[in-house]
Formats: sequence, C-alpha cells, structure tokens
Amino acid sequence: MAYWLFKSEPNTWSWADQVARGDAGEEWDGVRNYQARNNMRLMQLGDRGFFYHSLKEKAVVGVVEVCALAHPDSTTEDPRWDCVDIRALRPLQRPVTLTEAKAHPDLAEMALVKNTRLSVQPVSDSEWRIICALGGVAP
DNA sequence: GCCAACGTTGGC
DNA sequence: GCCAACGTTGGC
Repeated sequence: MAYWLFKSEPNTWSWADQVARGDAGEEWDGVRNYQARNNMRLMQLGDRGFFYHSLKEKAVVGVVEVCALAHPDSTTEDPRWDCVDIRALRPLQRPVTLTEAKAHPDLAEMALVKNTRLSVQPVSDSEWRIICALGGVAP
C-alpha cells in the first residue's frame, strides 16, 4: 500500500467537510498541477493519505483512504485533469504541525518540508509511521 | 499583506 | 526550444 498527503485550505475544504461526507467520500477536485495529478493517477483503492490544513493551521489533521481511482475532474471540461475520491478514516488524536515536521530529522526529506507548493504528495513508509506516532494513531 | 518559490504560458 | 512574463501557492 502506498501513502500520500492531501493539502487543503480549510476555508475551502476542511477536515470537518471531509468527515461530513462520510463513507461516500468526495472528489479531490480542482487540482491543476501535473505533478499532483500524476500522483493521483498512481493511487490504488485503499491507499492511505494524510489530510493537511494549509495556511493558518499548517498541520496534518486526519487520515483518509482512496475510495475511487483517478477519473475526470467534474469541475472542468479540460480532459487533462483527473482526480481521485477520498474518504475520512479518522482524525489524528493530536495534529502534527509543519513546525514539528521541519524539526524532525527523519522528516527533512518530506515533500511537505521540501516542496511546500505541491498539493498532492507521496509519503514514504517511514514518514507515515513517524507522523502517525506523533499524531497518536495506529499506522 | 508580503514575498519567495515554483509552474505555466506564450512570444520569438 | 528557450526564456521572460505572469499567476498561484503557501509560509511567514
């Protein structure tokens, strides 16, 4: 299983919004960046991801699961853009902030730390375990 | 609110 | 195919 990280501005689409969608999940639409789209095309059903709040909060707040493979983004006619659907699995017991990730030596290579502008990112196995441990949830 | 980093676009 | 201009993201 692969691991990912989804960034969202909480004003636009928050963890609470995602939880409210329940098991039906929601399209991760609106992505207009090739790297982010390519990452979504690589996702498999059941892959896990972190849900990250950007801007004011800057913290990983929850765990999600990919529940639909990449398909055309319903918010555009442009055939270049695909997206997956994700559903909320559980919140972190404690949000893991960007500051913490930056301070952790084993997270220095994380895309979240190194490539702040990529909105859909891969997460390595070890990064996944570290953040789960910091957040107080099972990996 | 500002600015740096980065990606995309379009002229040549 | 290069590169300047521009737009967007997101941290501070």
